[in-house]
Amino acid sequence: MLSPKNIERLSLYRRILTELKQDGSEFVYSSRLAELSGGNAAQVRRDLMATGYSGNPKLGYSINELILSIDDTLGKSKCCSAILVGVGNLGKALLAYFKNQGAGPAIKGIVDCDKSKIGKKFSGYLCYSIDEIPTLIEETSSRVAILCLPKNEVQEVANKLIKAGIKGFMNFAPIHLDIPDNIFVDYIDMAVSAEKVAYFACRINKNK
Amino acid sequence: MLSPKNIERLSLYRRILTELKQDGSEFVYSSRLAELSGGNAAQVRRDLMATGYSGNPKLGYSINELILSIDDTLGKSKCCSAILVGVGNLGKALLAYFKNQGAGPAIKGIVDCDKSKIGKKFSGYLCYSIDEIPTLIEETSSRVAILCLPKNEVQEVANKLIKAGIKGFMNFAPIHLDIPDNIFVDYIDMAVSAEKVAYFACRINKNK
DNA sequence: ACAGTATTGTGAAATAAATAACAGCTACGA
DNA sequence: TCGTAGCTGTTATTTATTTCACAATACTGT
Repeated sequence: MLSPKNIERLSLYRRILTELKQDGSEFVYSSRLAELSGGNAAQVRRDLMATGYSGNPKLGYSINELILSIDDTLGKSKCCSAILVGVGNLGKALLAYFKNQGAGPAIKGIVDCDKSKIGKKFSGYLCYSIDEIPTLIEETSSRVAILCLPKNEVQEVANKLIKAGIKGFMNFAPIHLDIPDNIFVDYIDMAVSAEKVAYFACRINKNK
Repeated sequence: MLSPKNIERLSLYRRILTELKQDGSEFVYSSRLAELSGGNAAQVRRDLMATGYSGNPKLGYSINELILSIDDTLGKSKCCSAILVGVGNLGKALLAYFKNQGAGPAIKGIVDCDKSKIGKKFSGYLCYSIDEIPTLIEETSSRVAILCLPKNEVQEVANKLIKAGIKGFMNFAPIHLDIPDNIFVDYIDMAVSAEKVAYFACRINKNK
């Protein structure tokens, strides 16, 4: 029912709300949330509507209550653990990144194909082999996998992960995964992103 | 005229085409490109149309010529250099990532706020201070900046970068930048992305 | 040389997403 | 207590994007 974009924005709003709360605010207007999130006030109201929470026509939204309501909507993601596959440069950076990260799924285990890494610890996590995936996933009850493998290894590993119960991927490898369409994949393609930025940076774009 | 999404897909197609070429193929059909990119054949044809190149109704597209045509369309991004700001875990990982990366803007210099990093080398790049930004940008003729700073430092640094001539950002910091709208920003928010994946992974989504 | 066939290029239709517009509320000040 | 200003909730509109559908096309095999 909610689209990926709705979910993204709700997650974003919650982060902003949490900061506003820390700054001591109690209420916030949709227009302010729009400013802080880079969106439009009408869209903010629409997104928030989807959580079932109603604001006050004079005061705006209660920050506390709104956070709870978004929590409730996204809620199930909290109980959702992740494993990280591929402990190269990027994998290590992501481990550190998500370790200091409150929201979203927590990384519960790491895996690599490289035999030399198996049994070693990274950011406090013991690295397991590909063959141990089913055990690791069962023990951590993970449903999400973060893929930071070289592109020629990803498809095969993804297949194993799906067999072991993974339902969603963040895929940093620059390749499209051929998988059943009840599995969710978010492609994060930094080369493509960089090229896009360069393209628009290198035109004189008067407005927009 | 071309939207960010068009550009993304063109960049993606080019990568796929380059691989097909290495595998020895000479021609490719839109349907095959759609399969490999995770899209739809009509959309592929539409995107390719925008490059001005015409395929052959029986053979499909000449891989060589198509690559050249996409090169030409995205072309200006090649002559576009980038600087990376913030050499933390993520910054270092991205340095390594883009070093082995043919397409898109090449990283030409790095900058950090942390005094202890200035003057040190990372992946072969000497780290400069914030104050040296104008010089660095001029010397490298960079128009793109990759932002891997903590969120409380980003806005200020972004302002300085814009003053020094930067026209496009890849922003990994989880905050919306308040900047003129002739500056392009691509927000890469991994916490939000992770939460989105968790959300969809944790629902039994029959199809889609 | 020509019929057959599978693909391209592209207008039209469908779908999705963002924005605008405004009625209905609710706190607040007089 | 009542009028008012300014916000929310939500419908309507617009805009953007994707998909469909099919005529035009160019190679292949005979």
